[in-house]
Amino acid sequence: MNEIPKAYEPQSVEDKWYDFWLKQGCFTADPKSAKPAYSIVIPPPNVTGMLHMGHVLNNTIQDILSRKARMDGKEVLWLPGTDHAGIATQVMVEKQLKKEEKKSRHDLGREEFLKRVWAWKEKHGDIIINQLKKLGCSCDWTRERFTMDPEYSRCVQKVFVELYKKGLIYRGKRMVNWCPVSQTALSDEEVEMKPQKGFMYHFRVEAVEADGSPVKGVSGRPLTPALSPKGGEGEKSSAPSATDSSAANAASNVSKSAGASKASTASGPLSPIGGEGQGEGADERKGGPEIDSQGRIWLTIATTRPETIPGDTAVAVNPKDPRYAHLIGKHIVRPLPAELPREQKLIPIIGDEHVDFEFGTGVLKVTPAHDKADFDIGTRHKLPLIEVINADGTMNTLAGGPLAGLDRFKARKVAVEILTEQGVMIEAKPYENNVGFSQRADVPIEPRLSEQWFLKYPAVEQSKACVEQEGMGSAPAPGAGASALAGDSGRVTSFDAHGKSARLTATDGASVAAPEAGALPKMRFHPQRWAKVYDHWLTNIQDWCISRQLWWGHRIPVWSKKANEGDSGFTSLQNQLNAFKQNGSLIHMNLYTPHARNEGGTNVLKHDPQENYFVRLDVAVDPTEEKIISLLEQNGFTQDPDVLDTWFSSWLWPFATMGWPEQTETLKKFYPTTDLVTGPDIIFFWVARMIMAGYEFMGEKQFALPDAMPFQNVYFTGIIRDKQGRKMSKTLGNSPDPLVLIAQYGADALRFGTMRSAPLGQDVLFDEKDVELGRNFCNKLWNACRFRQMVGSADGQTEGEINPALLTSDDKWILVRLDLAIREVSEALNTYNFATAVQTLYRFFWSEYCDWYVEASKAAFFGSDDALMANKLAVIDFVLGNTIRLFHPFLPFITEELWHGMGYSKELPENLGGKTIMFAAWPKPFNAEEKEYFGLDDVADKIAAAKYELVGLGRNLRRELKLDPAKKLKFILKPAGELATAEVEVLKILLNAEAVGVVAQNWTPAKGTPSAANALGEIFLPLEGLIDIGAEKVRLTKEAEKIQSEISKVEQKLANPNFTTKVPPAVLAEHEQRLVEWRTKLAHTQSSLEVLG
RNA sequence: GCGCGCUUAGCUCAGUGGUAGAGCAUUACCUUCACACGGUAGGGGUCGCAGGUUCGAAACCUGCAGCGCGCACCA
Repeated sequence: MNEIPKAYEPQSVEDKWYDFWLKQGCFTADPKSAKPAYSIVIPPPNVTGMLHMGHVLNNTIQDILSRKARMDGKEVLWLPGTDHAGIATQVMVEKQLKKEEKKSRHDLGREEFLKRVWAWKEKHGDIIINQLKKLGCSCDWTRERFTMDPEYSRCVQKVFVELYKKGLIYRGKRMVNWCPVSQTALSDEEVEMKPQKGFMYHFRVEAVEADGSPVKGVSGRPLTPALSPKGGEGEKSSAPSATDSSAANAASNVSKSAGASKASTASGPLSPIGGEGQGEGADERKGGPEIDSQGRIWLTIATTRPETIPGDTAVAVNPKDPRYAHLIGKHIVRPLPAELPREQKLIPIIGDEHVDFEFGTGVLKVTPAHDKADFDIGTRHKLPLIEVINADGTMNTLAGGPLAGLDRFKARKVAVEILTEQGVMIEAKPYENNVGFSQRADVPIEPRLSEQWFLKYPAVEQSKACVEQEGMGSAPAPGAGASALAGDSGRVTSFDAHGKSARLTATDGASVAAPEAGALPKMRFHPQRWAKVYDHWLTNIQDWCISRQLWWGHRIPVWSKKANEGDSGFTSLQNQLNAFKQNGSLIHMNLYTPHARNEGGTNVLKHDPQENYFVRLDVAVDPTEEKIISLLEQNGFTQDPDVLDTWFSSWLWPFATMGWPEQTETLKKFYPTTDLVTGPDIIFFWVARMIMAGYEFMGEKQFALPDAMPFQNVYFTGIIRDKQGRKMSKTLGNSPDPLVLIAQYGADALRFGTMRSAPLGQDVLFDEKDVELGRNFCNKLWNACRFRQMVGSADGQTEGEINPALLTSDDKWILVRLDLAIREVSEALNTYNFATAVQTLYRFFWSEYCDWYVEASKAAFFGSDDALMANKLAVIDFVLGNTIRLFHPFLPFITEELWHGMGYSKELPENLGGKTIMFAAWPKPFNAEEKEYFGLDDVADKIAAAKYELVGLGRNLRRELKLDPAKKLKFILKPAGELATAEVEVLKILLNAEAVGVVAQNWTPAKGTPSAANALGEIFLPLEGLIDIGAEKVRLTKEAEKIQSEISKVEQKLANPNFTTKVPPAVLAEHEQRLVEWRTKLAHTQSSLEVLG
């Protein structure tokens, strides 16, 4: 390492070492290795994705864990790959197609379109992979997987057929979350509830008998006034109301009854039905039937979606609601579509407990085809379904003339206009409610009845039980210290291959401590509070809608054919298929008869006119069974057009990437994986489902592995936000491009800065300043090594063994600090406290090693004692050698460069750091023997610490006396005890002094000489005649006051008998000691004051 | 509505009962021979509020407030 540049230049270093690591196969995991295994599977980024700060955080953590594990002597597999991101990828290619060729996917056809998607994937799919490489990720790229790989697809299909065979997958007509933009069903997890500003519309409907005649013998309160239609729009007033004379009459009655209501109020109000005897609240309660001047009864309905009125097939009231109960069984006249004859608009008033009579008017319009809750009501009451909204979100012809063809939101406005024209719209109150949005397309989803595939989740109970909940077991102290104390020599060049990591030991400990160890959880979440969220979701779990109306994805491996009554030709085919089954083919058949189907709690409709067939045979079969498929297709069977939810493939990720269903060497060695690192936002999407898949497909029955769990620890990262706390988003433009940052500051700087600001369990407020700090830090590290090269031999050879006899207090001090740093960093990593680890390293290296030790060492290097100098070099090499290794997981590139540049690799065996720092042993703290050998005791440590404190006091004097900092001054030191010459030399250097004169105890300074003192001694700044005695008096008086107040505080405590009798002895001793120290300081200050006169 | 988290220096955050901390920002000074991507010294806090426990509370308990997140949801 000759000719070292003054500043670290990451660009010239990073690619070089990454290529080296790749060529040397450093990332490749060997399942045959005798080393204990450590494994992580990457959360597969979308193949369409670009690296963002979230990836940086997540993958840096995984890389830190992987690199640390290698240094711990583990055989490490970090398995990378990407997922096919069904909707995102398809949408992206569709957009491109539209832009470049002005075609839709339908113009190309399914096969051709898929070719285009694959072509896109081949061209762009490795962008994010290459970005991860830039970040330094040590993934085993020889095992890179993609969820649409042929082998992976086989796993997905096999899993589908097996679950189908088990009866866990079924096809059903259900209300699903429909995205009108991507035109596919979505799972509940893909729907995001957002508050949305809109209106709560109140409109009035007439209650009638089943034959349409007015309801008799019912009273009501007078009509409240309705909104009047906008004037001057002649064409509108003629449109709906002209076709419905009763509505027109009602409209004309509004103004009359408004007047009438005044009159009736004067003579005594007409109470709502049942209003009496219900207490005051009942009268206050809104709603209740109203009566117009002609004696007709009206009900007011509240809705946010008036455009769905044409789809209403009932109105519901709570049977316990005294205002309305008596009207159950009557009908109402549905106001839309207005053009229908009155008799076709009669829908029943039904009673249903679901209706909350506190809410709205207590009258609920029921739209079974377009609302989940209404669908359930419809099922309970066998209501007909009227679908009025198309798949693309526009209204169909059943919605009525003015609405048909309009977008649902435009239709809402028009519906309001029509109701206003009719004179039945009472009010439109601004209203905010939560609306489900499609996560991908960011548009409101439309509840829609459609036939989809659903999965009843497997292994729910096991998955629930395996995750340790807060408070279930004590969190034992991590085993970092225990296992690490077994170190051998000062220069750590060997490792002991413990079978288990400290983390594992910790969890096992918890299991053993509690009774019935076998049944207890073995998986831990970090931070653990997420376990509760996980548990809550599993407790309220709903079946998973796994089908998507897309082309890009794993096509559902079900072939089916419908047949009419009498056409019973399935029997011989079923026999043929059964023969395949007997021979071991993965196939399962289901004969489905819609009109005779037992509903069994599911909402399958009978007598659906759209299902105009008698019987259907569904055959799920592994798509590699070509014979079976061609047999089916010859018989007129067609494959289901839908594909599977992308998560239905990624939930298999931990084992499908390792060669499942074969019992591969890789699975045996690396499954279950050790750690999973991911964001809490996909705890349901991915983490929970992987755990269930693990139990279902890796459990003992299916697969003879000791444990089915896919991972032992799950670390949840925070979410990266900008410095104002906003989520990173493309639209806000607040998401920096990590590659730009890498180019500008270096990958190590980006990693360091990100990790330093990422506390456990909290969101990360990212600021480019952090990366700058990372760069500065790398530069500091670089220059500290440069200093070592400049003061030492220039041939790149490291110095020899440390001679304990020559160690100064500074040497011992830094060795103790190093020991502490090793312990703290190891412990922090074992408990996933990455920010703490980074901060400890920062403190140790910058504030301790550079600020004090390196500065102090200059005394030796600028001195003339060759032996001392050589020993100091040995200490520096020892400390730097350990420091660089401690930094390696965080800063892989610069540490590798320095490892070789400093020559630390030279004496090591090739596989233990000789070739690369990646396999150098993780530093160990000193054991008792080593501490004794080096003489690392409290005394040496305290001498150095006192020395540095005294330096601080000396510098302080200089500043407070406003002396020219550039001027070299003479100090005088009166040591409290024996003090070696070398120590005085260090003081001289650190004080930037011309000289430090040592004087005897009986020496007295000239009057007014400023001084300071601590345990090491007293230091004077003799400046005859230069001192402003008045100012010095003020300074010392102020200081004395400050000290006095501290003394009072402690004295007060010690005077309290409650304190002295109850407090632990150690605390008492510490307080007494403190008091002595303060009193000594006070005495010194006072004597200085006296000297001033 | 239920659950979770947060509230400490201007900012971002450490701090699990015993002398209130770090980094950044800021102020003053310094290009002295590793580093100005640097050094030295400083200023800056009623630890959200109110009670309680304790000899002692930033920390533990209770309540409240504000902010954020998740789940559920009423038309």
